[in-house]
Amino acid sequence: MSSTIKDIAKLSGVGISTVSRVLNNSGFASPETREKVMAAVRELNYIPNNNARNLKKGSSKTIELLVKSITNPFFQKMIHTIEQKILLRGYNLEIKNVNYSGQEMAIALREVQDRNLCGVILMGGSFEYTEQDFKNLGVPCVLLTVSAAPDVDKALYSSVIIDDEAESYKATEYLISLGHQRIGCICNIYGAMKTPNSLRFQGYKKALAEHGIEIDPSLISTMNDTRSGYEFGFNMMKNLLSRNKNITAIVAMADVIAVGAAKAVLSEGLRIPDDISIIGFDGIEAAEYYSPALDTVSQPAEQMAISAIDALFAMLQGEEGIHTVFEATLLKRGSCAPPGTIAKKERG
Amino acid sequence: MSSTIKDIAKLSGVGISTVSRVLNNSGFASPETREKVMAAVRELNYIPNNNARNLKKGSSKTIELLVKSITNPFFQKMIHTIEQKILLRGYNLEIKNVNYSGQEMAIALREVQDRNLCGVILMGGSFEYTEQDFKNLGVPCVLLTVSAAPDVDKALYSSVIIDDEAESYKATEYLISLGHQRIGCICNIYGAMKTPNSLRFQGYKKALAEHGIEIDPSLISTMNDTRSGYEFGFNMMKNLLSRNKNITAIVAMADVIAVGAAKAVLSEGLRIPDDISIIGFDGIEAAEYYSPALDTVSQPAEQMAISAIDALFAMLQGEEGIHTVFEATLLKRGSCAPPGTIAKKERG
DNA sequence: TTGTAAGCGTTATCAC
DNA sequence: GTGATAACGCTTACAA
Repeated sequence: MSSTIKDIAKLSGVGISTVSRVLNNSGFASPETREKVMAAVRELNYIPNNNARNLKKGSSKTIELLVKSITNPFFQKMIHTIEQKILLRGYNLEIKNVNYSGQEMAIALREVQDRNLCGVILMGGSFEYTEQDFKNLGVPCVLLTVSAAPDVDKALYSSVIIDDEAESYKATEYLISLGHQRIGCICNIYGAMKTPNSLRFQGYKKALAEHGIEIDPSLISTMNDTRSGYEFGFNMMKNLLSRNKNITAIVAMADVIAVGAAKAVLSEGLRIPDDISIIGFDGIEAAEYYSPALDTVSQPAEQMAISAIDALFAMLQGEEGIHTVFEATLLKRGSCAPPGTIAKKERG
Repeated sequence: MSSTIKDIAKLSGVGISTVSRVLNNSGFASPETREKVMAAVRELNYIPNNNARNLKKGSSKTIELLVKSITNPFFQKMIHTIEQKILLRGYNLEIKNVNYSGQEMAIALREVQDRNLCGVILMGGSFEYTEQDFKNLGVPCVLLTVSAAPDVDKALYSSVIIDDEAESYKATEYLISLGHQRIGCICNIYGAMKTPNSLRFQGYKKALAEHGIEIDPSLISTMNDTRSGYEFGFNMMKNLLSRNKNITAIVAMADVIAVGAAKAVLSEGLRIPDDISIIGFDGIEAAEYYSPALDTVSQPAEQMAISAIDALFAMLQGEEGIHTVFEATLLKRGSCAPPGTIAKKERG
């Protein structure tokens, strides 16, 4: 079907290895030979076979991005930047989706060995990767939005995260500072697994505790599920509202949850922020363009993506893992206000 | 690094080809041999090298999904189904993003030759693929949400689409039936390129013309750009509103545009549908959970994805291309109403 | 039923 | 400067 290096060697009247040298700019070749070869390449529309190349070289110039649920709009914001930066460096990017229930490390390992990947980026997942995971992998690995278990040697991997617990603490504290006491929380956590959301949940509880507000389980809507989404937020909020008539604010552990929750609030005839304040997490467009625009703890997606790529290429050049913790930004767009005040002002 | 077929042959004390046969379930092998081999495989944690396998076989069991802009939320709805169905059949899915400005067919061709793909799915793009494109490709190709140029032999490719022009006609007609006359349109079209959006634009114009409504260029906001999105919708709508005080309805050629436009409308202090009716296209969650929920022409994403996979595997078995046109559903959620009526009722 | 050996398209190590 | 030639890890006749 497609032409091989032999075909173009024959056509250009040179040896097979000369062609290879020209194509890879390795070794020497006279300008004339070079031109003859390139002419043949153009004529036959030759495309090198990467399977053969990778097999021979034992490593490809391909990086794979494993996304733990590609439907997460926040991840999308980073995909574009990641792709751009990788292509810019002459590498190739493949994207692989991993279901919420998928074993990302097992898949990563298989893919690396399968295809001689030269590096891997894991986006999403948990904070539970082990030292053995990275050793098995054998190629540079960058964790994006998550990190490894605390006892893992930091040299073995890179990570780019925000301090989920601290940021969530800040968000909750913001609501407290506005005067809220009955602050609800919608969060999806999976058993005892340490995930960004479970950390955010810790931050929420910590903020309440340190401000002397008792934690009311009836204000907390967690679900033993790693799945997030609009529908999840909507259902959880409906549930919360039916159980608590006096809830005044909600912290949603993701913007998609916040949007779903906002819809639930509005569909009950309540107003945002007049009756209920809402703050989300991540910083996705759907929350920005929502009406009202939703407050959020915005992660610096582009910078995080760039850091991840920088870390990956540093490791590719033999350096040790780099670990970056970014600061998120509390975006106040008007979906949070002191409890009751506006409502009373307008109504009364 | 990782173990090879030789290692496991040695360890299990059998020949190299026996191992291969066991692994591929081809040819015969005695149960004892089989067990010995499998034991060695487990012990060494052997993973076959796909580069070598593909190189040898000349074809992989990998299907690549090329997504023309993976940030489009509508495409996401289909990715999950596509992935599931492909894995179910024992094939592997790779996802590759193509920028708005990228040459998807050129990329597809390179990837196919590069990696011995056994099939390709193109999601998004234009209606301008040529017969030569499919011949060059040499493997089954399914177009999803787009199709090829009209003169291309239908046997060479499969396609799964909706009738964009007719559906857009219906949406526009719906607004007309509600009594609207000043119906605006937000659409991104790229030169003379035939895309889903340009077809929808045709449907809009046709509906107006056939109902005796003159087309007012000042109500149309097109942009010579293939990029879509929330921001695009927002800016175009702002622009439209500043130019037209008497516009009563808008048809947006995508839900992301509709959401952005809705935000623009609301941010001007206007109400939906009281002052402006809005209808979008596609059927994404962000429009469903918007407040108010936005009417839309909903594409049957899951069915379309399933059809695409079915078509692909039919072609893989030597059948000719299959072409399916789905019907979209006009979802009335309340963002469209007769012009002025509600507003007047409430205000007066 | 099993092993030997050729070759898939490349790259890399040599002599020339 | 250039061209044979031996791998890379695997599959698959073909031989045993």
